[in-house]
Amino acid sequence: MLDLNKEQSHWFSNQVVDWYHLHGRKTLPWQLGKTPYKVWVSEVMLQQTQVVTVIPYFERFMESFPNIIALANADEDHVLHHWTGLGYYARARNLHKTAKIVRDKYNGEFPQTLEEVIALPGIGRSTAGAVLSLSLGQHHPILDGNVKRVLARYFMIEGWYGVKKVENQLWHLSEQLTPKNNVTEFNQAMMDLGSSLCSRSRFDCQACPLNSHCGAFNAGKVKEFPHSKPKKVSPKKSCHQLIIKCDDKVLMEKRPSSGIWGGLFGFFEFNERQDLEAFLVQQGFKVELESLDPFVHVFSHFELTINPHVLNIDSILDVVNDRQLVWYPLDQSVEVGLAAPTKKLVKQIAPIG
DNA sequence: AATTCGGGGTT
DNA sequence: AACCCAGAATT
Repeated sequence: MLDLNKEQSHWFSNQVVDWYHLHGRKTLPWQLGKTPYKVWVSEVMLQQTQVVTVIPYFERFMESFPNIIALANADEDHVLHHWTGLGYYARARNLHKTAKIVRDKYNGEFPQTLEEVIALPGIGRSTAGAVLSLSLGQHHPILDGNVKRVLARYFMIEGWYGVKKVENQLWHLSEQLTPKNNVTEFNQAMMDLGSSLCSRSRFDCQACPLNSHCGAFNAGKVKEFPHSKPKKVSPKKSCHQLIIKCDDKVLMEKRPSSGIWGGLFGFFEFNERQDLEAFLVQQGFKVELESLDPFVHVFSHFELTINPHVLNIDSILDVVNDRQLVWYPLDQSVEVGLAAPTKKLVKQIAPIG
């Protein structure tokens, strides 16, 4: 493990904090009237998601759920509705779970020790440190993608940080560098640095307050750090989706909370077309399908080809199913969560206008 | 320790 | 088309 002396770490944190006062971000929506609730919601939305994408979601979310009690008392489907298109839907389910825990166990007050915060669903060490340091000034290190990149370059850390040993090294560095004073500014500045001057490809080392001691910069190897994830071919999968349509409504079911698109509403899904047809027969429908063009939906870890099939029926009938069903009107939004491809199909089927 | 969770933006 | 992004939970 790389141990730093006090002089080194003081210089580093002073440079970063000074830079923050000149160039750091101070007026993001979750930085105005800062509370643990706002910072927590923003941190969760920002997990694996960029700031510009999050901003409109955050503002809509705060409008509907202005405080943690309002969030705790909301329906899960209503929460997921606000997450539609944001991805990683487990984040929304965990957010809702945590709100209920805070309401019931902590009397509506967000807990203020690192251990208690980490124990909440959807909050790991970095998010817990961020919430407590950014909203309350507590002395905790963080380690998000931005901080990892800055540190990996500055110290020329070898290896991909998906590997535990590399991640532990980075945590150790972040612990040593995080100052006792001005921790809020320091942590915010590290993220701002990472997303601006020290971004993955558009870095600007000339403007960086750390360039004089940055290993990668001085070795002319900025582009090589951090080492990227070893790439592998993503597996291809396919499925068939059944869109039962009656007038201007389509039938959807709530998906199980575990697995892909957990808790969202979607069309009936089958691995094979045969399975879909067997379902129709079992339900007493004729197999008269209008098959739409297949399309590919890309995930981070596999590619899914979706084969959509429309079944037009005359009157709304009960379909045997264990799950919660909804007749979704094509011409208006319903307050449930939809996955991106589901939303796309709704738009495609809806009458133009 | 490795895998599983998405979708939008950038290059 | 490939890569990246304010990670955490699960196995």
